Amino acid sequence: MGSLTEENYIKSVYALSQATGEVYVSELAKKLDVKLPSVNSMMKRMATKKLVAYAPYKGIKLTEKGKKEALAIIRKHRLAELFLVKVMGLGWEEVHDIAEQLEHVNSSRFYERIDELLNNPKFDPHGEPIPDSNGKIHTKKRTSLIDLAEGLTATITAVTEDEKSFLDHLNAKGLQIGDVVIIKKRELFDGSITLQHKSKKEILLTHQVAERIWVEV
Amino acid sequence: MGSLTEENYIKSVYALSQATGEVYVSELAKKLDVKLPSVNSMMKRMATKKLVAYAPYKGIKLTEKGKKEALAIIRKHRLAELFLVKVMGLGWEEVHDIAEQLEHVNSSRFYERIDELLNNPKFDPHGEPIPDSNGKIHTKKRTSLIDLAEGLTATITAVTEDEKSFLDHLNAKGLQIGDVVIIKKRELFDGSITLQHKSKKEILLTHQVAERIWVEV
DNA sequence: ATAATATGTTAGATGCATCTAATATTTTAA
DNA sequence: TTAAAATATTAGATGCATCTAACATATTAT
Repeated sequence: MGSLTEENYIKSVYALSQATGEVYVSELAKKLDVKLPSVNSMMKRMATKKLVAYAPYKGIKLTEKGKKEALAIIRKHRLAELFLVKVMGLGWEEVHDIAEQLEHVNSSRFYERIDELLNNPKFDPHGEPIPDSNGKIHTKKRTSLIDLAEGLTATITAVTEDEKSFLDHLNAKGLQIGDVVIIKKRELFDGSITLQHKSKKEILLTHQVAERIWVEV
Repeated sequence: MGSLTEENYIKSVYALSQATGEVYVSELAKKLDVKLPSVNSMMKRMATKKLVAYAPYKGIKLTEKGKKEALAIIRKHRLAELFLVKVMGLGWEEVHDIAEQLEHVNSSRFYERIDELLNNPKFDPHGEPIPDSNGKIHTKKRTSLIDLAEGLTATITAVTEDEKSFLDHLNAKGLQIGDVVIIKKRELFDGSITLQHKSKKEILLTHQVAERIWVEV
């Protein structure tokens, strides 16, 4: 097991590499709020441990071993967030910092049990997929209604909450899985969204509701 | 906030001082599985931070500040253990190592919520009192039936479980709060205990049941 | 009361993770 | 295409937490 610091480096390299494939020392330094030489010296150490491939003045890439570790940490982070919300009843906005700490807990039993209690969830509440215990991601990120720009057309594929009250709410609005909608207006002020429905009706959804509706464009 | 290492030193000093009041470098070194000079140099550092009072060749004592930190950690440890058992359904024997990690989580919200979910518990499942959020311990350790030697007489004062099935079990055995019992025999093999009841009947309790019954001698 | 034993301290080194200051390389722009 | 700007590396230092080897103080036992 690597140190806490090492785990944070791995996680950041992974996150930054998602966009570009390669990560630069300066990006990492910024993300981790340390100076360039700290990153440089850490990369040397991590390279000898075969966690990253790293050549001077070139970009940083995770090795397979590094990627596996990154995914294990991400799995723990996302399971922890979901657990804090669903089981412990904490607010979505307050769980990130706690999950940042819980992701470093070293106990397969602990996370096995969380996974069980949550019924082997596939996505966290942001639609991000949760890697399985072998570090495999089986599905792509889901897109929520709140991720779409005005004017786009999308099909509703799923919803996060399976609580009756939430489904009742959607029914009352006349929305169902499979419906095709157009994003008419996104309100910057409160994040609410107006949809154009196939039935020609306009439907207003609050941010809170819209973020729980998954779509395909 | 101190480092993880520092927190572990504080906790160990507190635990060792419970018996004797003073702690010796060699005891600490043994408990933490480090060499004497490591303890010595850590004590110097912790003394400058006013966490311990420490004079060369004399014993180590926690300051008020140190005690407060120790109790905060112990509170978190005991709440975590109880949470892992009661809420997450883990076995009592497997939670200690996880709690050793969770006790270092820095989030008052997290522990506030655990405390709520457990209904502000006063004791952990071993009868150890849980300090309150100000680091005050209001009650002494409780004694369980399994802590008593053969021949002792004791009064039953409380039980851990308030599940109906457990209380039914005690009823069926003819035991109630307030009953006076004598420890007749402790079976080393399986930890079961035979009681002499006031009704003259002999009652056999398994270890599992006996450890949940609190007594006063 | 002194020698032997146990316990504790100092000195000096190591690895991790960080920093500042100085230097080198790469990219970009004049 | 060379100078300026941006980015990266090396050198050398610091604090934490640990170690071994050498030395110091207490305790105990003869």
